[in-house]
Amino acid sequence: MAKTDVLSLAILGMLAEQPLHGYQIRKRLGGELGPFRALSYGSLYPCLKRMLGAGLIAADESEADAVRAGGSKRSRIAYRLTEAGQARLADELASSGASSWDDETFDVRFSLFGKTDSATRLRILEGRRTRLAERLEEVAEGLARMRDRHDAYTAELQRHGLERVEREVEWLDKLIENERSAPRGTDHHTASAGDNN
Amino acid sequence: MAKTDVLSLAILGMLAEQPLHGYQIRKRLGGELGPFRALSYGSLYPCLKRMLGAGLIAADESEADAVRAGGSKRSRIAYRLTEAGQARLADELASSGASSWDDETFDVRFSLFGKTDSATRLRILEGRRTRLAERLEEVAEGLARMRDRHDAYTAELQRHGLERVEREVEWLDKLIENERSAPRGTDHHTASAGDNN
DNA sequence: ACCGCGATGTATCGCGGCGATACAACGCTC
DNA sequence: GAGCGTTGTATCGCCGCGATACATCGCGGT
Repeated sequence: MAKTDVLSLAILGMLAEQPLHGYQIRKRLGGELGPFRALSYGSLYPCLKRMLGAGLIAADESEADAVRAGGSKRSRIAYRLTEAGQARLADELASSGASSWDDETFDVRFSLFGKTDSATRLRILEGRRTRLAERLEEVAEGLARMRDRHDAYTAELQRHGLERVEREVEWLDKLIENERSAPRGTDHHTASAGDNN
Repeated sequence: MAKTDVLSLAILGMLAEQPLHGYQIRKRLGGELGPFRALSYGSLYPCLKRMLGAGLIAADESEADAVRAGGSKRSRIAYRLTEAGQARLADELASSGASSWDDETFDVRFSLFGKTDSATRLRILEGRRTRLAERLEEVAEGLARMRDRHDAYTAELQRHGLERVEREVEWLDKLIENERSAPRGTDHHTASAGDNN
């Protein structure tokens, strides 16, 4: 069973809206997921190649002008989901295993909540919450154990890290609450009015 | 001019206190920097090898029992700083360039503030603050621009990311204030009472 | 007395992400 | 019409990571 990595998932979700060029994929991912999760070409193109090989996406070559004398042709490649790709995306969106709330995965998964049904959303949010709560205890314990045979700055770093995770848990609590009280279904058509860049 | 990567820097700082085995280095780094910045063997040993090659550290082979019949000898390798390593560490600790407040570097750099003089600490904290403030504007701008031709969940993710960065800035402000009002010098001898594990 | 199991300890392999870099053509302004 | 920023595709080397293998030590259980 071929596993879908985070990067592929993000691309899958992105291409579900509309076909895009590699360049556009990169730019959008940089914009939507914030300055976090910037995507380098060194990851993008190999990943697209992998996905092509797996048959998840297809490449529509366009703008292929006649080959000039010894010249090249300004090739632009629009990638779109194949049916296999749509199926894989649907599969992935319906899943709510432990991998859904890993540090690296969660953000991307969350950004696709618009295409995810309410029950799955809730499971993922709760899983993430539990994971962070565990981490919370670990850090708190470690912080208590290091009490004062240690550098003040190191301790402060720990304390701050702890606070960060606490905020994260609060955020999740808010989201969970919200999800419970208003479990609206997957809303399609939320995105992509005619914006091109 | 050989550049010192973050990992090497962390190890340099760690070995400045006392010689350690690879295993111990990993465990400590996992504990001190929190569950963040966990260090895998796949990074550690190659890095140690690089540092050995660069002459920054030396390996003290110990517990080398007589080779039993066809047996191996339970080798344990204690790494310690060479003079070149100490010099490099001092160099690095005195520097306060832009690389000091990068995302990947800052935490490690901060954890070594106990060995850094007050002026340098302040420069780094301010540099970091500026960097985050820039990011703050970028995200805020991006968030405003995506106003409501976009998925609600994606927007929420952005909003939360923004909040996280804001908290980070507040934290830095607090630290800067503190540093300005009480610029105590580098305090040595803060760490390492007889704790062994 | 022995067994097993978890902690200590060193080491490598393949995968994949990243920064840098190269190349090319487009469109805009001065 | 020269320059320059943007769009666009692609690769290379470095290195971090998870998994894995191996070996020994020390402890508690039966």
